[in-house]
Order: sequence, then C-alpha cells, then structure tokens
Amino acid sequence: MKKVTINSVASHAGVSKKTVSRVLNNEPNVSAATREKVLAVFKELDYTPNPIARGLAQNRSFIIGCLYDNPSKSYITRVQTGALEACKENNYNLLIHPCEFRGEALINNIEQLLQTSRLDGIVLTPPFGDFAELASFLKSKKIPYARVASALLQDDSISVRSNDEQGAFEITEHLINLGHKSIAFIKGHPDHSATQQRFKGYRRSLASHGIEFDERLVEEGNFSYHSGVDSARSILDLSPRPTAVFASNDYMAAAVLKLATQRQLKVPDDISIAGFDNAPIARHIWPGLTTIAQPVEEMTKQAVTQLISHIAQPQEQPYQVTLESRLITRESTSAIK
Amino acid sequence: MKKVTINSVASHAGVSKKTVSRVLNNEPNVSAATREKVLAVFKELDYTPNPIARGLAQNRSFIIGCLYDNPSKSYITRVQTGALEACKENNYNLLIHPCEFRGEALINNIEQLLQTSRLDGIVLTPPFGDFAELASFLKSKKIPYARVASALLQDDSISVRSNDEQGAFEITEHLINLGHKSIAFIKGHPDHSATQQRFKGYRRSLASHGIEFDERLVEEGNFSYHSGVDSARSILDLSPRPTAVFASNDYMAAAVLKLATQRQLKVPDDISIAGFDNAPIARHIWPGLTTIAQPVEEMTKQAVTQLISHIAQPQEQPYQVTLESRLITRESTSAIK
DNA sequence: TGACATTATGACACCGGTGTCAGGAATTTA
DNA sequence: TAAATTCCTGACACCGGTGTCATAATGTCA
Repeated sequence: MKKVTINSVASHAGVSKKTVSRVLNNEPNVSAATREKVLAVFKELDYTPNPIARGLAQNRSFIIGCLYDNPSKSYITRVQTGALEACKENNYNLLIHPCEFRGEALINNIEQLLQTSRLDGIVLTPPFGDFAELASFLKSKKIPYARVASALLQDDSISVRSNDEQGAFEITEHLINLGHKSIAFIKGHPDHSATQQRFKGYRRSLASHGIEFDERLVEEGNFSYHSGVDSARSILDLSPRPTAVFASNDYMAAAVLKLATQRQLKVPDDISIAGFDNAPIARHIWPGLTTIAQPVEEMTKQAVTQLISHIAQPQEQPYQVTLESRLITRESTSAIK
Repeated sequence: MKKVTINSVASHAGVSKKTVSRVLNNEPNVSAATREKVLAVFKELDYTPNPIARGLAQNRSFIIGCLYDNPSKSYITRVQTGALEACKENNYNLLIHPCEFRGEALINNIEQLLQTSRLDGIVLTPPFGDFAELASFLKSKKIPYARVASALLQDDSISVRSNDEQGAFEITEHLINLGHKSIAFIKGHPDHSATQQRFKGYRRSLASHGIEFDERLVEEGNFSYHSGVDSARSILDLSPRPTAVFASNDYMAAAVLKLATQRQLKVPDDISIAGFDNAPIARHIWPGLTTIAQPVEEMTKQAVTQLISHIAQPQEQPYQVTLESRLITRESTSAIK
C-alpha cells in the first residue's frame, strides 16, 4: 500500500497536478467532464490531501489554539467541546494550551507557542480575553483571535459572551424574592471580567429593592474550591449570620455548602446557597445548587466558527454576540422562615 | 518584519541551508567554528524552524492524538495534563479527539482522523486501550500508539497502568477492617478493563476474610453519576441494608452519598461509602469520600514520553509499567457501630 | 611526502501541495 | 467568418525544510 498523493491522482486521471488541485479546492475553470474524472479517481484511490503539504504551501496549519488558565476542569472541558465542534465542521484541529495568566512570561510563552506550532488562530478563554497586552501582541503578530466569555469591548475583535451581570442580577432577585435581605457574596478571581460583572449584578438587584449594600458581607474568592472554603469560614462566622450566600461560581458555592453542613447547618433551612455556571457539581451534591446556566459550549463554538471564517475571509465585520443565560433553581435555596 | 527561514539564516551565515539544517538537528560533521557562527545567526535573527516544512520533509506532524470517551471530565483533564507535559518536553503538540467508543463508525472515524491530521502517534485512554480491533487497525496503518490505564497484555505495545485490582482490594480491606461484612459494590462501565479488575479486587478481599460473596449486593453501573443514582436506589432499598457501599468510581460514590443524604441517612454512621479515582468531587463534598488515588497524570505522561521516543526509535522494547495507587481515607467511611 | 581515510560542506532533488502565468480551445461578438 | 473574449489546462516555480551524494578540506599513517 503505497501513498496516494496528488501526483498519483494526476497521472491516474491523465491530468496535471494543478488541475487536481483545482478540483480539490472547488476552484472554477475546470470542465465538468474533467472534474468528474478527477473525482472518480479520488474515490478509486481513496485520496485525501496531505494537510501538512497544503499548510506549507499556504503557510497555514489548520490548527486553532485554545488558551486557558482556569481552575474549573468542567469549564475547560465544556470550552473544549464547543471548540472541537466548530473545528470538526471546518476540518480544523484543536491544540490545547493551558498556561499561567500571571507573569511576564506569558507573552514569551505565547510567542514560543506561535513559533513552534504556527497556529492559524487562537481562542482566548477567561481570563485571557480581557488582557489587552495579549490582544495587541496577537494583533502585532497578525494572529487572528476570538474572545470567549470576556468583557464587551468597542473593538473589532470576535467576541461571544453571555450576560454575567444580568445572570447575577436574576439569581439575586430570586433570593430577594424568597425573602432574603442579608445576602453574602463571594467574588471570583480579580483577573476575570466576569467577577466584576457578577458583582455588579448582585449590587444592582440589592439596590433595586432598596437593600443597603453591606461590604462586610462580601468576600474575595478566586473561583477555586479552596478559596470558597476560606470565604465560607468568614461568612459563617458573621454575627448575625447572613440568611443566604451567593457565590460567584458553583465550586465556591459547593465549598460553602460543605462547610455549612460540617457545622451542622441545614441548607436551605438555616442558610440558602446559590452558585453560578451550572457546573456538574451543582447537581452532584445534596442539596443541589441553585445556579445560573450559561451556554459555554455554544459560546465557544460560535467564537471558533467565526474565527475560522475570519481566517478565510479577514475583511469581515466584528462579530460580537451576547447569549442568554438562565436561572436554574434547585434545593439549595428556599424562602426565609 | 519579514519571515526568517532557513534560507535567510544560511545566506546571513554564509553557509548552505543544508549546513544550517545540520546545526539545527545536532548532526555530526559540522566544524565547531561553523556551528558557532550559525548558532550566532540563530540568535541574531531570532530564528525558529517551521515545523510544517519540517513535517513535510520528514512526513511527520509532531502531533500526538489523544483519544477518549469518558464521562469524567476531571479524568479527561488529568489525562490531558499528563500528555501535555510529555509533549511540551519533546516539542510535540497534543490534539484531542473525543469520540464514541461504541459502534461500527469508530474505525472509520479514526481513519478519517489519521488522514486529516497525519498524527505521529496516538494515546489510547480507557476504554480504547482495551479494544483489540483498534490496536490491530493502528498496527496495520503503522501508527504507533500507547495505552494508558488499560489491561496488561502480553504484546509489544507501550502501556502504563496502575493496579486496579490491588487498589480495589485495599479499599475493601479498609472497609472490612472497620468491621463491615455486608459491602455493596457498584460496577463500572463494562467496556473498561478497570471494571473487571476492581470487581476482582473486591471479591479477593471478601474471600480472604471468608466473607461470602453475595451477588444481590452487586449493581451494574457505567461510571456516570447518573448510573450511580440508579444503583444507589437499588442498594438502599435492600433489606437488610448493607453497612457499606464501594462504588467503582467517585462519581457513582457521590451519587450514593447524595441519595443516602436525601433519605436522611447519616454517612458514615448509618452507611459507609467508598469510591475510586480520587476525583475532585471526593473532597468537594461532605463527608469527603474515602477513595483510591491513581497517578493518572504520571501514567499518561510516561506513556506519551515513551510513545514519542518510540516514534524516534521504533526498535525499542515494549514499555509496560504498573504504577502504585494509594488509599485515601476521608470521612465517608467509619467503623461499624 | 605520498596514499588513504575521515571530516566538512554544498548542490540538488524531494516532500505534496498551491500560485502564477502562458497558451490553446471554446465561445461570443461584430 | 474573422476577431475578441472567456474558459481550460498544464508547465514551472515555490513554500521551508531534509536526504543523498559528490567533492573539497583536513587528518593519519607508512
């Protein structure tokens, strides 16, 4: 079984390799008869073009890179799933590149990545989408990129996000409507734009009900489970204890739940807990977490799809979309007694 | 800023491109003086070889594919982490390829993958490592592969695993030593070789203590949280109720815990629960799950490292290694009252 | 110091595609 | 029906590396 290349197809079909290339790329100026003949040989020889050779000729790799630095494994896999769907549909492949967000080394790290892999484009997942230096670096290198779940910017970048502020507003409304007035809040990682957004939504809801904002109820987390434990400790030690806790993601909410349970508190009877993201853990624990579901896969899929079409046709308009999130109520929140 | 290629380096250094290539690949037969000169130009021009061109010339892609079909997102990310470490050290990149294990389509799917990405090698994660047809297909295509966490085979494949049978034995011993005699068992997915191994370890421990095996205590799961819920229901409905449950992974164990808690059972006072894998959820819930920790990252890293060196030097011996797992006791198991 | 082995280097083809351009065939227009 | 236009097609260079082989330079030994 020897290799089938464009040359073997060409000689088999009795045409030049250029003509085969034309058929391959659906270029015009090929007679119907010739096209048929070549296509038949494709089938007969079971030919698939070599993407590496194609890449060399066109200076493309047909690979998209996915950057992330996120403690939530479920979030990462959701991002990957969405990105993979888009790649599959466009015959691209996905290269994953976890790397540390902080530090001087980041830009060097990315530069190295670009030099060794010749990516055609990059998806920036939180918090990378909000890092202006990185964006301008990529621009200077002429590497197309797309931002997922990052802040809305008035620029020409591809960006797909969901409305974190609104989601946080709705879940706080849900708690307030259940009668809660003393609602603690655990912030996310300061590098993530979602952190500010969710905090804003929380405050907007309080304000719209005339509930005074109390900063003693606010803890600084960083989206990790561990930070949730620390924050939970401070919150549960408060006196009077808040009747509800809204954590900026489900891992931190799960940490609050664990600590509360350890302390013999009944959830939601003694304290209501709400999270954000609808991570798997939200339904794997008892009581299940009330949370906000975001279409992470869909966001990433759209972003990558746009990125790929931008690579093919760079003159397009910026694609900036905000998708809907939705409230999911489970057992961890209930009306105040 | 125009592109730096081997040609620009060559003309800059006043040597032929072949000599540059020799320096690049640390080939012999280059005088020290020439080598120095070329290396200096590398630095001066900030040259990095184009992996695509190199790939075309050598018919390699410098990409390893990672196959998986696993409901556990944390397992997937651990596998990815290990694989990425090995890739990084060897200037390889990782392509992820989730796909359905079942069905005729699998081989076609993989064939397609190989044709469109020209992978240099493939890591087979559970359950793919145990699928003989796939292994022989890859052999026929001459694609090197490595098996992670799969059954021990008397063949020449690269394989890194941990001892599932022994792990299951130890955790069952732990329960028995706590005084449990009626220990329910939830099996994993039948396609995974670990499923049989863990079951074997469970039975060996029972037998070694003269506890009669009771198949009414055994439920068929499939490693998913959902299957754990179903199994838990059957187990908790048994009368007399077993005093302990050993689930073949932590997700199913978490499901048992959730259902037990919903039913007002105290864990571990009323029933002890043990899992397997030391997934994040094992420590994110209360009570934390007693479980078996396996070095998944390390297994995958070793497998990929071996795979890459095998690609470079195909004449090596089969590399078959079994790594140690270890028991982690948390709050979900306690002595029988 | 001459014969021979070894080392260093470059010319050139090649990997498998795509881009450019020239020229013949087919079609349209006058 | 001749001229002008458009459509097809292939020759050839090129993308940026590596492999082969010939030859020049150097080293070794008698």
